Amino acid sequence: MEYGKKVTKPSCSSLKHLYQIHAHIITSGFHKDGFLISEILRVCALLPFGNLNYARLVLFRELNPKASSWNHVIRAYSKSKSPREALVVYVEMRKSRITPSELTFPFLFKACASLLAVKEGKQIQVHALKFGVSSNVYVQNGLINFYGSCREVNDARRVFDGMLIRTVVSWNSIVTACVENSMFDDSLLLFSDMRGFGFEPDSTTMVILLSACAELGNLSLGRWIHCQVIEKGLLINCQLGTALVDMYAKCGALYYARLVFDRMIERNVWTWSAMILGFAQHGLAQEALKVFEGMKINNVRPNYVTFLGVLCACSHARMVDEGYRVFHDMTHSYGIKPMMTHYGAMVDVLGRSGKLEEAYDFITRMPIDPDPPVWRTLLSACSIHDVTDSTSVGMKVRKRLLELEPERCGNLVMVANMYAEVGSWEEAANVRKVMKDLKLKKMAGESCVEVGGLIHKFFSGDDTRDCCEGIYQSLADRGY
DNA sequence: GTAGGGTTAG
Repeated sequence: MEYGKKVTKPSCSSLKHLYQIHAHIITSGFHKDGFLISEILRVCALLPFGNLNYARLVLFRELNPKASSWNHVIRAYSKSKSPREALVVYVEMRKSRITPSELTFPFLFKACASLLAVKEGKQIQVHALKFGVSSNVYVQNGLINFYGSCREVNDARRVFDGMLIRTVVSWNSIVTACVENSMFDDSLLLFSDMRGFGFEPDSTTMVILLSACAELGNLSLGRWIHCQVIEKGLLINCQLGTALVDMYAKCGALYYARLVFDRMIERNVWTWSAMILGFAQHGLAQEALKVFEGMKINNVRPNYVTFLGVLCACSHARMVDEGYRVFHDMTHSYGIKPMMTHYGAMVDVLGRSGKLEEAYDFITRMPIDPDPPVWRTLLSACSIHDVTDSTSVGMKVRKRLLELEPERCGNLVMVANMYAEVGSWEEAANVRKVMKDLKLKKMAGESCVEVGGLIHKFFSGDDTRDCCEGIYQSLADRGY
């Protein structure tokens, strides 16, 4: 069972009771009571032990279901694994000439957000207008979330700016839209506007902003938000605690991540995973593995993210056998089907340990087609361990990558380097010329780090900054 | 005489 979350296990008897009650309603002639049917549908569609298919069947067999009956089923589909069904049910609802209510639209927008269905969402926005609920605050919040998820921040902003009544949720939604679309400055401006308008940020606001700090590596801001949390006396619940652990870990402040982690009363699978990944990504493999053990002792079931962290720890610690064992356990003991990223992580485990042939074999035996990042993981291992000659793993990988993405600039650079390494200067120059003719230019990789309130941006290959010498010296002192 | 809605986690 997930830590800190009350989970009602699917129980046959509960569902059986529900069927019995439904049968009773029918036999005693109460099935014409729209409210009763709507309640049956609510329980059946939305509660953990329910049966959405059954709810849908009941709904479609009803002669004249109330709008609330439709809403319950649409809502359940909008958060299910098949959100498209929410739209299908809505179409049926319209065919039955039932007028949607202000409660129908937030669920439809949620479905469109998960589907990234911009066109459909916009059509539904027109419906909301037609049915006179477009100024409802829930409908508008739903619209902001929909546009934000579909990367249409300007539209999200337009909805937000046009709102006459806003709630904290409206502010949180627009801040989320900015953060998710990497508009961090705007998100901070909105945060300050929010308080200017007299809205108290809640723990969700803080979670959103902390995720922005984590992404930016902005430790000062993250700390300041932590102070705000304490100052406001906000309860550090599971989500907020996890966001703090994640922020500190991503900003490299593992000590503070651990401190927050240890003080949390409730931890769920995300909390443990954030801590494991934090240690793993910063090379503290043993710490990461210890936390993983702790997680198991506390009976928290690992999920796919947890295993990414554990595999990452194994690759940093060059623990090949442990890596294989973890990969095997993930599927066979925990029933988690490996995703592309897990295969990539396993390739990294093998590659970093210099087992290039084995990694190559592993990729060729994958049950799904390896994507370019998986090949690139092996390539980066090759750049450390491989000796380039015409039969090397590195050479095979490069050829494969070029077949997969012939127009990717990075691959062309790579091929040019490959020719250069084996001394085929003419061919190397040819590839460079092709790139020049096609006006292809490789974007430099960039990263940023915050020190003393200032954000420093670094571009790959740019050694011209004043501080470079000091950084290289500091790395050399640490044996890199 | 009848209830339900949103945001967050690699």
